[in-house]
Amino acid sequence: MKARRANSRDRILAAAADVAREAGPGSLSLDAVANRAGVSKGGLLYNFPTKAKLMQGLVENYLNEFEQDLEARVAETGHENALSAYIRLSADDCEEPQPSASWIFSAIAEDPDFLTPITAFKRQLFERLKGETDDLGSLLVCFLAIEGLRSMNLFDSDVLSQEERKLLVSSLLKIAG
Amino acid sequence: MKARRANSRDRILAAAADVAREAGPGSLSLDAVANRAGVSKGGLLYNFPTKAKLMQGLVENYLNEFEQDLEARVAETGHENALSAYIRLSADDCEEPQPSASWIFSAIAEDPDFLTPITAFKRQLFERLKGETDDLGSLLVCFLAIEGLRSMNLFDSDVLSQEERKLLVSSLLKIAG
DNA sequence: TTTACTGTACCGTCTGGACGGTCTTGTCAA
DNA sequence: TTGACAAGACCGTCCAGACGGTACAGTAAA
Repeated sequence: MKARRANSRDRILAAAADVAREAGPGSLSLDAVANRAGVSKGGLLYNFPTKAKLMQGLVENYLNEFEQDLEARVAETGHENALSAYIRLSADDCEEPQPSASWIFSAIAEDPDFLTPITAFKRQLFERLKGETDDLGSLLVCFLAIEGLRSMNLFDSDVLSQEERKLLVSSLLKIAG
Repeated sequence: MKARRANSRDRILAAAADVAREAGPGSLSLDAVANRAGVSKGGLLYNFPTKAKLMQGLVENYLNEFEQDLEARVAETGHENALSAYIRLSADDCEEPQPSASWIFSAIAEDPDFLTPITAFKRQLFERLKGETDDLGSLLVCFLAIEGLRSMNLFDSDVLSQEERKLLVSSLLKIAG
């Protein structure tokens, strides 16, 4: 049926993220992903000729979604500055129970260079925020604190309680102005 | 009682960190570590019976060194608060050219639970800092920003320039008081 | 003798990837 | 409307190699 074949690609990407989250980043094998996606290994290799291409797909997908989410936030709170939108978006992301991006570790293990586009994206975001403020020090503090929050979420480390996270976010929003 | 040749254990640990940094966290195999340490595979397995034990050794070693460094900082700038010492220590750590801890990714791939002691350590550190201030909001901002700085260093992502890092640190020290 | 290794040989498992085959869909001339 | 046929999407099997780990005999210092 057409329904099954509709978009294997997206299902595979989602399956890969699921496997990495549930079985651990070290268990992200092509077989596991194919099984999870309800696709044969051949079908998986058809969509992503190598494991590296699959990782690349995950990175690109991640960055695209992030950009869309951020743009949506900025649009919906138009009068605010982009930094506040970024803070709120990150806070909401980190409120979700699942880390959702632990496939990044698999990608790094495959090849550390997969981080390059992510780094570039962050630099770009930082430059953009820089253009919106004249207080670089405060921006740096906020930007890095958000980075810290995201990294804790990525590592799934519950160092902070929910109240502490809320206090952090409100403090950051105050600094961001 | 220690080895006839100076401390194989430490050499193995250092070799593992080197391999992870230079060949990538995905290439951290027992053979590679043994070669790098100038030790046979048998010798490696003698010191660390399984790969998991090796990872555990890396984590423990890392945490011990971190604690020692932090204590030294606190002692040497006794009148300051511990948060400032932590900020300065982290700033210096991140000034070094090499990420130095990318073996963490290998450990996560092996088993995500290796993060547990690190998380616990950080929580402990956070609690300690909490006891030294009455402004929890500012502490959270500083603590998380440092976390962000450390994560960027870990990911070897050069999002910030050196001047930006310096400005960040001075801003944090101002907030920390 | 004991401790702390070295060195070699080996095993079972898993992995990414290549391959050839199969089913489905779209196109288009008759 | 039909039949032929090409292209696309996917399946199942197989394999070389790498990996973690074991076993064991040997060795050199304390």
